[in-house]
Amino acid sequence: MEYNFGEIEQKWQSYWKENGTYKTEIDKNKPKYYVLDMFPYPSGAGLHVGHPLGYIASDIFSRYKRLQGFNVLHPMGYDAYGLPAEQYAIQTGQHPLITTQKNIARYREQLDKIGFCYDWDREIRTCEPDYYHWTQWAFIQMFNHYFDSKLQKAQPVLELVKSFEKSGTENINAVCTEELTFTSEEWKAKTEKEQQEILLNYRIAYLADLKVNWCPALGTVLANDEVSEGVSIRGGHPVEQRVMRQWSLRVSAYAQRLLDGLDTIDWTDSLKETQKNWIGRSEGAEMKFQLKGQDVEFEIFTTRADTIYGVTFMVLAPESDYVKVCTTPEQASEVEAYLEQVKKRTERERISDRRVTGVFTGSYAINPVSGTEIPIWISDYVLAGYGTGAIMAVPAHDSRDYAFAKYFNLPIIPLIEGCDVSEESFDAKEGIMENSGFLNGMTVKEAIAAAKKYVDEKRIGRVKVNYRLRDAIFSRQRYWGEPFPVYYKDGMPYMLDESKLPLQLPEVDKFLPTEKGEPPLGRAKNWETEDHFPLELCTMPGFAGSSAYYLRYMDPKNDKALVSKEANEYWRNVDLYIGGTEHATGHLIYSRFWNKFLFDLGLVCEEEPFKKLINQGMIQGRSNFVYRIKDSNTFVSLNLKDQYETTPIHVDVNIVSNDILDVEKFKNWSPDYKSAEFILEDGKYHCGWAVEKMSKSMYNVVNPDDIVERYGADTLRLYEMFLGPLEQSKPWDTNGIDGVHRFLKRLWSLFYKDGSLLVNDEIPTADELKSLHKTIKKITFDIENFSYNTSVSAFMICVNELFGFKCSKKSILEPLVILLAPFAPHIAEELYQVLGNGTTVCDAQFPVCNEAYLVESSVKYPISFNGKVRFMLELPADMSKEDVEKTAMANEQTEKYLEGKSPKKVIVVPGKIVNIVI
RNA sequence: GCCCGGAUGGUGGAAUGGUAGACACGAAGGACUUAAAAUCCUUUGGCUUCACGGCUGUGCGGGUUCAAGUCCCGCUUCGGGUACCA
Repeated sequence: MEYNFGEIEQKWQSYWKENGTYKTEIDKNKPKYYVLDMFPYPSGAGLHVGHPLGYIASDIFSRYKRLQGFNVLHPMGYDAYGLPAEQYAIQTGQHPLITTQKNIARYREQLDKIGFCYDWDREIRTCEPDYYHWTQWAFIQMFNHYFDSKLQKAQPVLELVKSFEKSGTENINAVCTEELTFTSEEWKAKTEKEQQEILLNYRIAYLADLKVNWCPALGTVLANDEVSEGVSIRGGHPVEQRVMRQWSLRVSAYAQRLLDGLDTIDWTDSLKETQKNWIGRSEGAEMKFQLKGQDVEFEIFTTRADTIYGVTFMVLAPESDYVKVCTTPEQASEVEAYLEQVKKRTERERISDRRVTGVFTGSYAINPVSGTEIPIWISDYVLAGYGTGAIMAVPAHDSRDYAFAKYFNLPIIPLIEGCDVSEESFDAKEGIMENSGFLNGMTVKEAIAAAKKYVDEKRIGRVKVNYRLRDAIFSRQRYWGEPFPVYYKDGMPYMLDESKLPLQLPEVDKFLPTEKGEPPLGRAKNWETEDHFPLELCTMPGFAGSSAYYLRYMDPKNDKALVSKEANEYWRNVDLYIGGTEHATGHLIYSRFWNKFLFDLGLVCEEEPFKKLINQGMIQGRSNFVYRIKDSNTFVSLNLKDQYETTPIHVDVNIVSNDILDVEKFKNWSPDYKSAEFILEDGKYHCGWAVEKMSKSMYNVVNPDDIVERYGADTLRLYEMFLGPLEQSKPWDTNGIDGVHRFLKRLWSLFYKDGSLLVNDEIPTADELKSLHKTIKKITFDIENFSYNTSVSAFMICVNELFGFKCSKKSILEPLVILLAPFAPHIAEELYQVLGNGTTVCDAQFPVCNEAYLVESSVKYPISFNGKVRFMLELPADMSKEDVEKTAMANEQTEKYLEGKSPKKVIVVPGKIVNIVI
């Protein structure tokens, strides 16, 4: 019997489906293990060979855990809302739901062919009402809670209202957008509308006027992590700053907890570092500066309070509220012009063009420590959104201030002994202070502490911690997203009653904004409550649906709650999460925030959603080139191309094999090449190659379906793992795949030869047992360490050895097949059955290494001289150190290498090596 | 600029401080075959030698060590993240 992978794979995929092999239920008699893949956005292009990499890795781990007796939850679903389907809808009129369903069907078909052990009964799609019901529900909870900075957790807004009624803003610790002060009487005197407006200032989901990233091409706002270098990550469209009334989530309130939580989870250091930087905690001081001649104070934030004596000017962000106060009539027109100029610049221009710009307001401030007068400037290098939107400039010790001072000819006062600030600022926090009054003689470190203490004691400011992390803008002016469970009464937002959920996405005639410029939902008929209050027109962003999906998999059909207490307490959180690095500052921050919020409400039992996280590397493309001789239709082979003037042209990698072009296929590839001529080397056309991104335009996309068709899913799975370390990026090159395919065929040949079954019940030899148990040990270690490339090698070594032994013994082959089952489940099932088992290999027990079989009776010692290995000496494994040394020294070859000299030292590492130092 | 990763044969890669290049691809040679495919066997870092062998070799320059691809210091270079965050 031949290894007919096509037949075998179909057989077992049907078996798994019919027998519900991967159906998972709560089983309190077994320990749980939750393995999760980052669910995909189903794009129209389908899967290429890079996508399943992480899925295969997690599938191997899931199957391994199951074989070890764990009850494994391994679900899959779709991040179904997204811009591409909507852009397509705008162009073609096709409803995004249709596109999405079609793409999902295609994805599913492709995924099924690879033989994953997903429990598809738990599938979720973020665009389905049963699912987004709970996205809307969570939003309502966020609206109804505020963050208490003292308790460091979410609390009901009702409690806050009680507190306002009792004692106004006194004694409250609510994190807010803007500090407010009022008494209980003042609160009670306010209208309903005024009270609601005030409460928005505290809610975790709140509506506020914000400076947002507006993307005109997409017609929507974007979150910070959806913008990079001034353009949208999806589509690369320019983004500009705009003030708009938008829903936001007070993620920033959780900054400290998001930071602290990183210490409790098993993620890579680089990913933790990225999140730390994104959260951007900085300790400093907020200080008050008096405006000269007016009874106005304003606050700045600095981490270098020690440099207060070197402040030679102040800078306000163009958007700062202080701009109006500070601008004198004489400067008014100049300031006006500057603000206009700043407004016109897009974010991209601002980032790419680092020219120093700014304008003097005409006013001066008083240094609260030294009492000197300093000019107040406006410049867009100060950001409105960070700190207080105003800074004290210390040009001697801050490079940005330095550039500004040089440009506008402002004074620069050095504060550290011996520092040279004639060419550049001295930013390092080291040295001894000078020109700094009471701080003179201190080290910078001491001075920072002393200055903070001084600021605190003299009440000219306070010690303050700032975070770079901003609140997440949650409104999108788009159609294809979750509708907000929000209606408006008297211009104020109110939540729908939970019984009205899910609020379903309505139909619209076109997926474009209305004539009035409202979002597409403005086109929906009867988009209002039963009492005719208008509903919110924006929809939620992409990250809404992905922020709690891992919880829903635990209990996907529950119509009473996001997840039942029972399911949550059993499955708890994700033990292993595998996905790409691109989600480091988006999804992985938002879902941690979302989970912490639900944790505060007592709805989930674990504070961190993802215990261990692994980032699989990117699979890059490997492109092939042909070389066309200029102004001709003749193509010259790689090594002859330098004799001509040529243009390299991308050629479809699927018509190239081992860099040799299939000339006939090439001619049929495009009508232009029908009459192409070739200059060959030894009868072949050799192509050039390069590692590039895998993309259609490079003609280097490899489709997993094609690989499965040609080699089978097991070969694909093994080869993806064999390519290299999981976390490393590496190019896909189909050429090497024959190696793993041969391995499977060779494994098969241990079972069958010329159609007859070879398997027997003979007693295994010591060598065979050693080969098997060595492999068990290696595979177990490698799986635990996600070193799957070396596992595949270990399997190859084992099968090569058994092949050498002509071993077809059941007692060796059966454990081997179980060992291989996580990697190549189809062939493992088939061979497991061939061995006489009536159940699925998934329910077998993972073999355990017996060290007794690995004990060696002798060791081959490399004998080295000055570190250079000269010959080998086989000695008994239990020989003492002294005897090894004696034997080595007595060897006749040793004499030769000693060259008559006597050794200075002899190092013997038992079981390893002998080194003789001459 | 700052913060992370990398750099090993023609290629993908392996190596708890202890024989560098496991395992594979490719290539070369051979067996089987009318032939091809498939399969099997041998060789394969470079230089050198008829051969035994010798020299050299993990991006570059130093260092620690009996012993360094691996640890330390200083560079070069490629990739990723982030960027006026005061």
